[in-house]
Amino acid sequence: MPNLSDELLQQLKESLFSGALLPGAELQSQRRMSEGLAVSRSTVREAVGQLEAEGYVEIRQGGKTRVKNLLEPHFNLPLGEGKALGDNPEFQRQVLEVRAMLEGEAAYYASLRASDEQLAALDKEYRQMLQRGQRETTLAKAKEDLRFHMMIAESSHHLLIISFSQLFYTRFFNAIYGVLTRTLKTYGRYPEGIRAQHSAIHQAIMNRDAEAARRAASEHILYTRRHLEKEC
Amino acid sequence: MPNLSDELLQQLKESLFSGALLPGAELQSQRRMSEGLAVSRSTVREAVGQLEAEGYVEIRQGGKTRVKNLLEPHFNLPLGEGKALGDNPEFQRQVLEVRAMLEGEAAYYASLRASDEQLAALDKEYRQMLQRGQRETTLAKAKEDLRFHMMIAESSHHLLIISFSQLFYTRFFNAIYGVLTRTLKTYGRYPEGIRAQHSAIHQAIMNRDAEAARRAASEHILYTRRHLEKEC
DNA sequence: ACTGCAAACTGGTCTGACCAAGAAGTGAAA
DNA sequence: TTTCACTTCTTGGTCAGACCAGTTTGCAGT
Repeated sequence: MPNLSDELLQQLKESLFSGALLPGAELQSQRRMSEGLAVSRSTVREAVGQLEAEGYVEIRQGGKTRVKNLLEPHFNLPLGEGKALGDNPEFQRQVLEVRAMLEGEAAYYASLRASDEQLAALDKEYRQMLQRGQRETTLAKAKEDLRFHMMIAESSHHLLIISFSQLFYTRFFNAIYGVLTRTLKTYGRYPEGIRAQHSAIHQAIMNRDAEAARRAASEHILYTRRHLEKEC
Repeated sequence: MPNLSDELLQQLKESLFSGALLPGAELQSQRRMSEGLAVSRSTVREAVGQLEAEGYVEIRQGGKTRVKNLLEPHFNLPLGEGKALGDNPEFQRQVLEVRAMLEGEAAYYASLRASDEQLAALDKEYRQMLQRGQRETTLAKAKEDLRFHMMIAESSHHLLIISFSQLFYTRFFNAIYGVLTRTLKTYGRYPEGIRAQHSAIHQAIMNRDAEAARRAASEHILYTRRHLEKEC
C-alpha cells in the first residue's frame, strides 16, 4: 500500500528500531518534518499519530513529541489505557457466553468420540492441574484452563469445533484473562466452585456421558458469568 | 485528554461494541460524518484512521469504510477450494452439528434481547416464507432459510454470534446447500417437519421463551441430520 | 541572579481545494 | 434482452494556509 503517511510511519519506526531515535529523544516538530520531507503536515500528523497510538512516542499539545521507552508498549496490560474490545465488560460477557456454548459442545462430542489415548491424556492433565493447585500466577491459571479445554476440543474429533476453539482462544485470550483477573480482584481467590466443576467435566467425559459433559462444561462457564453480573 | 478526535474515536467504538454497527456495515462517509457532527473532516479522518489501526474497520480509497468481521482474519479453515470439502458427507454432518449449536444459541439470545422492531421484521419475514411456499427453487429455499436464521442471529445483539454466523453461512453455504439437495433427492420434496419446526422457532421467539427457542432451533437442524444418517 | 511577561515555538482544529481510486449510472453494441 | 465500455459521482488521500491553545524561550526590568 504505497500511501504516503504509511511510508513515513515505517520510516519513523525504522529510526526507532535502529536506535537513531533513543528513548527520551525529541522528534522534529511536525512543521519542520513536513518541510524536510516535502509532504504536507496532514501526512506527518497522520504518521506521528499512529506512532503514538502504537505507544512509541508521547505527544503533548504545545510541547514536543518524545520517544517513549520502547519496552513500555509491550507491557500494555489488559485493562490498560483507552478502550479495547477485550476490556469491554459487555464483550467479556459475550465471550463467556460463546465459551459456554463452544465448550459444552466440545465436551459433548469428546465424550462420544475421544480415543482411549486422548482420554488418558486428558486424565493425566486433570491430575496435574489438581497437584499444581494454588501455586500459580493468574496468567498461568488462565493458560492452564485454556489448555485443558483445548484438549477437550481436540478430543471431539470435530474439525469445525477444533478450528473455532483454536481461533477463539488465541484471538480473545485478553478478554478471557481479563475476566479471570476481575473475578480474582473481587473474590480475592479462585472461586470455590471451579474445582468441583472441573471435576464434574472430567468425570462425565471419562464416563462417556455426553449430555452430562455438555451440561457440566456449560455450567462451568455460566457460573463465572453469574459472578461477573453480580459485581456490576 | 478531551481532544475532539479522541472523543469521536470513543464514540465510534461504543457504536461498534454495542452492536449498533454490525460487521459488514458501512460507516458514513467522512464528509457526511463531519457535517453531521459539526467537526472538520481532519478530525473525522484522525478518528477513523485510529479505528482502522486498531483493526476494527477497513478503509479503501475510493470505496466505503466498512466494519470488519471480528473473526474473519483468523478464520483460515482448511477448505482449500480443491475437492469441495462441502461435498464430504462427514463434513456436512459437522456443519449441521455446528449449525445446531449456533442457531440454538442465536435463537436463545434473540428471544431475550431482540428489539420490538426486530421481532416485527422477523415476523414479517416468516409470513413471507409461508406465502412463497413451494413455489421456489432449491437454491432460493436455501437462501431464504439462511436469511431467516441470519435475522435471528442479528436479533441476538451478540457480536460474536453475529460474526460467526456471517462467516459460517457464507463460507459453508455449499455444504449447507448440498445437504438440502441430498435431502430433496431422497424424499422428493421438502420434509414435512420443516414447516412445523420453523413455526415452533418463530413462536418461541415471539413469546420471548428463550429455552424453547433454543430447543426448537437446535432440533430443527438435528432433524435434518437424522435424515442424513438414515440415508447412509 | 531573579522575576514577569511577551514572543516564538509546539500540537489541535478548521477550511477549501485538488487528486486518484472505486461505484454507479448510461447508453450503445451484441 | 443482455453485455460491456464510458462517463459521472462519491469516497478516501493529500495539500496549503490559517487560527487557536497550550508550552517554552528569551529578554527586559528589577
